[in-house]
Amino acid sequence: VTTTAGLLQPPSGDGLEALESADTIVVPSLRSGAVLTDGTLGPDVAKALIAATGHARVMSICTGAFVLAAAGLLDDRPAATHWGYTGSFRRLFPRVRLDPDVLFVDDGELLTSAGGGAGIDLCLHVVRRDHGSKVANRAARACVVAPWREGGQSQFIERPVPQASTASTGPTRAWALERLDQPLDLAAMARHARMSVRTFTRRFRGETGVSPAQWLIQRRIERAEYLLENTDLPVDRVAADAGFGTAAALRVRLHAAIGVSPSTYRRTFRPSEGPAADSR
DNA sequence: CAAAAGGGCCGCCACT
DNA sequence: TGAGTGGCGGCCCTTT
Repeated sequence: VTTTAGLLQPPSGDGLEALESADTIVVPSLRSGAVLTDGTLGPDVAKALIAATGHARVMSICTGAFVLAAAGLLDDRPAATHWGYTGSFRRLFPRVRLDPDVLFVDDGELLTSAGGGAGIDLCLHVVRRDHGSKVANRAARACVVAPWREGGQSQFIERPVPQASTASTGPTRAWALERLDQPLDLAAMARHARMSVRTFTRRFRGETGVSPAQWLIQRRIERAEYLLENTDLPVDRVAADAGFGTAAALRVRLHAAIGVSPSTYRRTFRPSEGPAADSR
C-alpha cells in the first residue's frame, strides 16, 4: 500500500508525482484549509487525483472526503464524512450522495469514512478485502480495536457488487438483532440466510471477522449494557431481555468481556439511582 | 467441583 | 481448472 499524506500543499512540485504510481491513496482528515470552507482545491492536486483514479484506489478518512469531493470524484456517488461537517459538505458538494448514518462507504475504487475511528474501520475493511479476515483480525488486535463494529442499523454500504452471486449474511445479522431476546442457534440463522450451516459460518467469519456465536454474544452484551445503564430493570430481567437466559450467564459473559459484575456496571453509570433499599 | 451432554468452530475433502 | 459449497469429524467451550 502506498500512502500519500500531507501532499495537499506540496512545497515545490515534489510529492504529487507519487500519485502516478500509487496503488492506494489515502487522504487523511484536515482541520483547516480552503477546501473545508469554500470547497476549492489546487488545480494540480485535483488533476493528479483524477488521473490517479484510473489505476489507484482512493480513500478518505474523516474530512478527507472534502478533498475527494472538491476534485469531483464523488459526484453522484455515495460517500461518508465526519458528522460534524454534514451541513457544510452538503452545501459545498450537493451532487455527492452523502450518507450521514454509516461508518464508511465502499464504492469500489472510492472509499470514504466518517470520523477518525471509522477510518480505522475502513482501513480494516480494506485489509480484510486484500488479505482476508485473518490478517485483518491480527491488525485489529495490534491496534487494540474491535475487528468489526456494527454501528447502528446500516454498518456500511458496500458497492452493489455486480452479479452478486454471493448472498451476504448481513440481512441475517439484522434479523438476529431484532430477536436477541430469543434463543438463536446456528441452524436457525443459517436457515434464515438460506445457506448450509457450514457455508453460513464460513461466510459470516469472512464478512465480520468473528464467528456467529461470538458475534451474538457481543451484541447481547451491548444490549445488556444499554439496559443496565438506562433502565432499572432487575438483573435477571436484563439477562432475559438481552438473550442470556439467566442472570448467572450474564454475569459470566459480562465479567469475561469487561471484568465487572452487572450490578457494579450499573452502579458506575447510575450511582444515585435505584430503589432506596441500598441506602447506608 | 465433577462429569456428561450439547453446541459451535473449523480443517479437510469430495463434489458441483 | 478453479472457486464455491456443504457434510464430516475432532476438538473445544458452555451448560446442566
